[in-house]
Amino acid sequence: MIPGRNAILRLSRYRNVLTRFKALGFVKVFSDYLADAVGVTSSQVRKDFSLFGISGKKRGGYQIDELLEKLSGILGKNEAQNVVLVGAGNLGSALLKYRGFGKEDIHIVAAFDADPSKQGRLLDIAVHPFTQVAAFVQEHGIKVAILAVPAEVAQGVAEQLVAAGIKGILNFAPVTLRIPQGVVVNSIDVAIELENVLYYVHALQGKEA
Amino acid sequence: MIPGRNAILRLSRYRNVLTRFKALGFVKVFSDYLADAVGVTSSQVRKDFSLFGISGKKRGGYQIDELLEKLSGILGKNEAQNVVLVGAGNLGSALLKYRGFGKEDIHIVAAFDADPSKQGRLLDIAVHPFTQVAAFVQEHGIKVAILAVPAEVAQGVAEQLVAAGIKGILNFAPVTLRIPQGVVVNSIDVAIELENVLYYVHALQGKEA
DNA sequence: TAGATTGTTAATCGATTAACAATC
DNA sequence: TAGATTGTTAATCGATTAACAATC
Repeated sequence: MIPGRNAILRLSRYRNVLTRFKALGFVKVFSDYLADAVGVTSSQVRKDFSLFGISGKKRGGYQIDELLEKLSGILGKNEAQNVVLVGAGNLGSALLKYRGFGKEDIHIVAAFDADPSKQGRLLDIAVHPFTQVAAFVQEHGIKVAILAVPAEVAQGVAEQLVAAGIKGILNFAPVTLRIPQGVVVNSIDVAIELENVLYYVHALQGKEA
Repeated sequence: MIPGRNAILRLSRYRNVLTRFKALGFVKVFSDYLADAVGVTSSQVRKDFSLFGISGKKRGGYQIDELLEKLSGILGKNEAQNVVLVGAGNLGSALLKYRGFGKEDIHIVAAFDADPSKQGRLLDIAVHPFTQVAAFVQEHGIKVAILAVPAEVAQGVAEQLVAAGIKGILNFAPVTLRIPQGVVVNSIDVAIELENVLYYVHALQGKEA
């Protein structure tokens, strides 16, 4: 009964949507309404909730406040979560400037880059020499890193991070990282996602036009 | 027998890995070896290939050149593919500078932003006022857009793009776009992916430590 | 009460994996 | 030939959906 990755991703989406509902002044939701906002079925919503022991009222739906609290408990958003960024190139520095993380109580506390010209300070966050990453990670007990380095060095850098104690990596390099069991890797490959959109556009085009 | 999204994503990964193999001087691969490099099973590789009518030699594996050609044919990489970028903020401008697309023969031919301070020229690419996007898309027959605007305006902008003739969107805004059938949307939500890594790191931590 | 919505079970669906006959 | 690898079928697995009894 271990919930799959997609189930967890949906919980995050529910949470996002619910904060927006709350801001709009809503107090309760029905599975049906929430499902609509996230683009899934109401069965799916109820199933997901029941999987995590979240329950509502048979006739009255779910209290948004209560729901948010439970979801945040599950997703671990009640304590601040610190991560480091490795690679402060184009993508890396864009991620440093991205304000969407703070909303989730996730903070990039430091960045690292091998290139001296990238080092210094970007916004509020220091960009250190890459050689210091292991020491920093150990000293601050950081468990998660965002990896935004060139593809050719990604595997090597990832191995160093794991050796330093990193347990989770959000990887933007377009390679499959070979990483020991027990370390979590999520990869985002922008080029492949775009390629995928193009594929389906062409495929549908051919079919319907 | 319509192959799913994940199957197509895997084709792209095979293709990426194969170009690297080729650069290394390899001429043929076995399903086993390719599987390893991409992190799937060899059954999966053979299944994917057979699904798209790609075949090898019973004892001699697959010719890399032939394979690459077939994959490129399927993924539509034999003609240049032009896309526009909407939203030239942090993430948007990082994407403009990203060189990973060119490798796949995908080109961002123009960018658009409502903020005059973002307009002008970034690298080789012009950043136009957002109001011009519809005309541009129509004139150049652009079918795919990368959407990197703030969450609050994403839905509205997406609707305008669809009205202008866009058939595919790679969406970076952290919202579920409600879009008419026949338009392809892939969403990349960086915060949710990071949240997901944190979730599993905490979950495994609790279990094993 | 009648009506609506949850929570859960069972059915369906699709995707992945295993296995093995064909064959190079 | 013997051995190895493909291509495909069947088995498995997991995730999604449908349906409906419980109940507010």
